[in-house]
Amino acid sequence: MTYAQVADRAGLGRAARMVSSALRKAPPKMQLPWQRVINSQGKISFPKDSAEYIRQYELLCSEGVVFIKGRLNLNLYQADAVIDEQLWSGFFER
DNA sequence: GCGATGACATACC
DNA sequence: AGGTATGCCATCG
Repeated sequence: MTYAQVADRAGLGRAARMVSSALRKAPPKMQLPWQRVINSQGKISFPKDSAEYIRQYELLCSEGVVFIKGRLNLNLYQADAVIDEQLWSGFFER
């Protein structure tokens, strides 16, 4: 999900930034699937050169998420995505 | 109290 | 497509 979607689902309205803020201070004990939250552009919200970026990228890849030029297909992977032939065909084209 | 700062989003150009 | 501008709002110093 995107930060905005999580914020909305959590009843935070448009406070997408609060989601990232929360993830940052969340105790590791919570075992949150933080890597599954990305920005609305379908890109990882960390500087491309940061260690955190690599970390999240690796985690998602290990979960079967495919990145095309540093970006993933939101329509394909969002929590409520409906996987149909239309989406997949579009995915394979690019 | 107040301005600066984000793991953001959207609108324009 | 990619860069800039603006809105956003809890945290921080």
